[in-house]
Amino acid sequence: MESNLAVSALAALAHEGRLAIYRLLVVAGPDGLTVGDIGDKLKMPGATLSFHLSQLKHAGLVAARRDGRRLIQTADFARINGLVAYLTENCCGGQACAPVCKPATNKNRRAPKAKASNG
Amino acid sequence: MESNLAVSALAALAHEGRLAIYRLLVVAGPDGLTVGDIGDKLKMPGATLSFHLSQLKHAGLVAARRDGRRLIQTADFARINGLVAYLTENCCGGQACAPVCKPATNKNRRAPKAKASNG
DNA sequence: TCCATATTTCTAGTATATTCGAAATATATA
DNA sequence: TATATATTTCGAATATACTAGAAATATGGA
Repeated sequence: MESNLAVSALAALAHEGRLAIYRLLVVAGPDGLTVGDIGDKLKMPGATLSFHLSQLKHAGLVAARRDGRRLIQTADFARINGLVAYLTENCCGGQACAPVCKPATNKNRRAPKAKASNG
Repeated sequence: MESNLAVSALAALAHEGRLAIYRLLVVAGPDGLTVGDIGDKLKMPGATLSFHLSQLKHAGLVAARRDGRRLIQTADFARINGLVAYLTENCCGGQACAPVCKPATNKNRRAPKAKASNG
């Protein structure tokens, strides 16, 4: 991932309304949600929602497919994975370190403390 | 993590210069870098760098400790871990899904394709 | 074709972020 | 105290983003 792609993804998520939209789509998974569904859940005016969806699409975080009159929006998980990888790239100079590098496992932590905070 | 904390972390990273600063600190790990080190590496004027560091600190992504005249800046890995968890929370409604949920392992992928892109 | 539903584009008023030189502050050492 | 180094704060010019009503576009069905 290049810097400007990462910046545009981060900027797209750096807004309360868009973050809420994105998180709804993450939970919805591959089935997605229509624009109307999202508007209902978030009580957001159509024009505002459309503007924010276009920002998320432009950043590659959301994709849409048509289903009749409706447009079904889905989160693009590849992009968020790439973003997280970019943010944590070569963490601590490449040494084995705390779970920022390996978020899913409890292996290879440096210290057996309750809260993980070092890198 | 609450929405406004996540938004402030994302907004802090959503700038080319600040993202570059943050990524330098991720690589530097717990040893950190001084403000001067960062300015030299990124060729950024002191006032501009100070402004951006304050944004990153305000968002909880960077911390500083004093070492004589110098201030050593470090990335706060707990915050980025929390942010990633917030972004991917309850992904796909909680079902086992692609590696956005479990980025460190190759287990529990839905399909054995080369590129992971579904959630 | 005509109408209803779903969504986007237009528009303009309002608010917030970025930049960096100059001056101020903090610390160390003689 | 005087001086040098390290970093932050001030200030003002400049640029960009947000909001949402109204109008326009796209699709499906009678």
